[in-house]
Amino acid sequence: MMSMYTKNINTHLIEIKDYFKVAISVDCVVFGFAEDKLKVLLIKSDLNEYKGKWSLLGDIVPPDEELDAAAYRVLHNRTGLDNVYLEQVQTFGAIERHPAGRVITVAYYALVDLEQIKGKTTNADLYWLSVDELGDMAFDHQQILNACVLRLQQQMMAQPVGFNLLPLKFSLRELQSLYESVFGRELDRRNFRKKFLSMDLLEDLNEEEADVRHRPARLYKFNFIKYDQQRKRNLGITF
Amino acid sequence: MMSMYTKNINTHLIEIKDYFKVAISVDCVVFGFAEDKLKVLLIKSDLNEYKGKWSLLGDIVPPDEELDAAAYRVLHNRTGLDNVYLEQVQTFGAIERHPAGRVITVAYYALVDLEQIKGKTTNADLYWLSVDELGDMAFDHQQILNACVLRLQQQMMAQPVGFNLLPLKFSLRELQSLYESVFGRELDRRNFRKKFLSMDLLEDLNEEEADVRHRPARLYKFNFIKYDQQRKRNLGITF
DNA sequence: TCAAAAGTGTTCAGGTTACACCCATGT
DNA sequence: ACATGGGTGTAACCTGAACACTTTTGA
Repeated sequence: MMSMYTKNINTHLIEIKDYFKVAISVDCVVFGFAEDKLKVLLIKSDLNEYKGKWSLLGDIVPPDEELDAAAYRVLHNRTGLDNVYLEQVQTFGAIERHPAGRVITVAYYALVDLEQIKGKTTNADLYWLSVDELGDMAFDHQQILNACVLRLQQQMMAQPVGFNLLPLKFSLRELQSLYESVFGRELDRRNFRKKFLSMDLLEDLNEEEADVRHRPARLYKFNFIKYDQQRKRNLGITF
Repeated sequence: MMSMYTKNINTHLIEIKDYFKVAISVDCVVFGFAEDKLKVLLIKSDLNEYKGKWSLLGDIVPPDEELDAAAYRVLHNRTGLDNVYLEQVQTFGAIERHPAGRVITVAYYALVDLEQIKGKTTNADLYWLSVDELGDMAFDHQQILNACVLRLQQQMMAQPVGFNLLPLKFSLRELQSLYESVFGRELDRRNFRKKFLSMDLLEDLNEEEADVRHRPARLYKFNFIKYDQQRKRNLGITF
C-alpha cells in the first residue's frame, strides 16, 4: 500500500507530467474604508455562469511570476497604487470552483486608503461595495471574502494594520469607527480613546478637521517606527 | 495600459493554455510531542540537489483531487492515521523553489498524538526530530516549517488545538510542558494550573499516572463538547 | 441658541503575576 | 530517609468595562 508513495516529489526526481498540471490564479480582496463602512473593491463577472455577479479582482499566474508579484500586479493595474499593504490569506482549490477547469487560487487581502485612490481608478467597471451589503458573488468568492474578513479581524486585534485603511491624518473618531465597522460592534468612546492614547503610538499633529459642522476633532498619525521598536510579545492563552 | 487586463479569468471565458499551467503540491508539517519537546515528522530527500537533507512529507496534487484530500492522503499513507487535526497554513510559490520546475506548494500542519502512532509507522525512512534541533532542510522547507510553528503558536493561544498533540488522558504537567515547548518559555506552575482548571474544561478522570518514580499526577481529559457550547468572543486589541 | 460631535476620569470586577511550602510515591 | 515531582493560596498589580457631563464649532 505504501510503495506507490515511497517516491515522490520531495524525495526523488520525478517528471512533472501534464496530468499533474493545473492552473494557478491569485484573487485580491481589496478593502477600503468610507462612510463608516468597510468596503471591498469588486468587478462584475461576464462569464455566462456568473453573469452580473460580483467577482474579486484576480488573474492567472504565469509560470515565471511570483505569487506575491501577481497579486501586486493585479492590484496595481486596477487601482494604480503602489506600496499597498498585501497579505496572503488562504488557498482555495475545490475541483469544480471554476468553469474553465481546475484553477487553484491563492487569496490575498489588500488594505488601501480610499482617499489616495480617488481619480486613479480609471477602470469604470470597478465598484466599492459595503462588505455587509452585497448579494450573490461569483465562484466561491463569498467564501474567499469571508476568510479575508476573518483574517482582517484577527490581524487588527493583534497588529496595527488597520491604519493602512485610513488617511495619514485621522481623528480618533475615524479610528474608532473603523474598528467598529470591522468588528461589527459598538465600542465605548472613552475606553477606546484611553486605550489607544495610552499605547503612546498616536502622534498628536496639533491639527484639526476642517469643514465639519460641529466641534472639529484633533488629527493624529500612527508612529510605525516607535511601534517596531517597542513591540512586545506577551503570552495570553484565551480560549 | 489597462486594456490587457480588462479580460481575465474572473470576468471572461478564457482558455487555460499550457503556458499558464504549473504543478501543485501539498506539504505537511506533522507535529508531535514527546520527551517534553515539539517534534516534526521528516524524511530524507534523495534528490541530488538536497541529498540527505530533511524534507517535509508532501506530494503532487493531481487535477481531480481536493487540496485537503491530498494532504490527508499524504498523512494517512505515511502515518496510518485517520481523523488527524489538519489545517492549511500558507502557500509557497517561489519560481525556483523546486528543481523539477514550477511547483507551487500548499503547506498544511497536522497535530498527531505520538502514542497512537507507535507501531503504525511502517515507513522506516521517517524520523521525528525536535523542531529546535534540526539542521539544513531541503527546498524552502525551513521557511515552511517556521510559518507552521508560528501559526501553531497563534492557534494554541486562541484555541484548544494543543490537546490534539497529547494522549486522551494527560496530566497537567504534560499540558504545561507542551505549552512551554511550543512557546519556548517557562511558565509558572501554580498560575498555569489555576488558569486551566478555572476554565472548567478539563475533566478530572480520577485516575493517576503509573510507573513514575514520584508522586503520580492526576489525569484529565479535555471536554471539547463543553468548549463548543460556551465559547465566547471577546475583543481584545493588544499590539 | 441649538445641534452635533469632541473631549475628559473614576470606580469596580476580574484576570495576571509573583511567590514558598507540604504531600505522595518509588527506591 | 531521600529524591522527585505533585499539589495548593494569597496579595499586589493591571486591564477592561461601565458610566455622564462639559466644550467647541457651524448653522
